[in-house]
Amino acid sequence: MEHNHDTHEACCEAHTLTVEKVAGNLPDEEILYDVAELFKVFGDSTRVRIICALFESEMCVCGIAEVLGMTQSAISHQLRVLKQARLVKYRREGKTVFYSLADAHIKTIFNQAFEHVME
Amino acid sequence: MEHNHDTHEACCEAHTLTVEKVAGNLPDEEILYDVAELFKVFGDSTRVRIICALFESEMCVCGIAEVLGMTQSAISHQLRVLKQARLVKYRREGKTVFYSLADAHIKTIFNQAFEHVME
DNA sequence: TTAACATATGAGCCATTGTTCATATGTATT
DNA sequence: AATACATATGAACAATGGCTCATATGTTAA
Repeated sequence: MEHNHDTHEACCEAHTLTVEKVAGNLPDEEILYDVAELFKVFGDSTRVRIICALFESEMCVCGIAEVLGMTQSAISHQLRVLKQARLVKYRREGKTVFYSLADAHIKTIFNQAFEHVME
Repeated sequence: MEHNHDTHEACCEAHTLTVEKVAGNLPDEEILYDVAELFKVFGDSTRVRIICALFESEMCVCGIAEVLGMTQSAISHQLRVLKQARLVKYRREGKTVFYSLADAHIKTIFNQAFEHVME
């Protein structure tokens, strides 16, 4: 019987069955990548604060900026990221643009995250 | 009546009530930061793949490396990150170290993330 | 149309981060 | 003790990402 792994031999020899089973059951590469991308969007405290603000109420850009104590530009850049991830939606009312959350999963994900953090 | 915000005036004047209400209801700064840190850990496709592999079964470092087709060093570095976030635990068995998931919330969070990605 | 305001966006800067490479630590075997 | 193996870790490098600054776009009112 032959094994031709560059790196390690003995240990992997012993666990070949597990490795093959696990490798076979992994979700598609593309989906795993998208999931990581989604978490990457959540992985910034400014965006987390924006999302939590939007849990309370829809808000205009300058309103969010004021709540977070940041510039309009910084908020707008981050809203762009959230928009591209289809996590927020917006509606225009005159000069003002109101943003709100676009996905029900977000609440569940954040609730679990809060629970983990406060274990 | 006075308002002294550097940036914007008219819009915020109109939405002062909303802004104050939302600002008052935001979770503690520290918790929001920790939540972002948690998502930051999830926000890398290597770590996502490691976590998904561990959903299937506990595994040794070289086993994970083989499943993902990456070096032992890269995996070890990432397991360190997961360990520091208290997301994985490990047990030693001779020369081998087996890693497994340490938190029940992870599964829920990932399930929701998968649902969002595949909407 | 011109002015004022709300928002969006591009360029640039600095900080963070994932990987590689080399090496150290820890464990078992001889 | 010496060797072999599994894992951990530090330094360095390249790439990514968030913020600022300047400016563009879009909308309303005069």
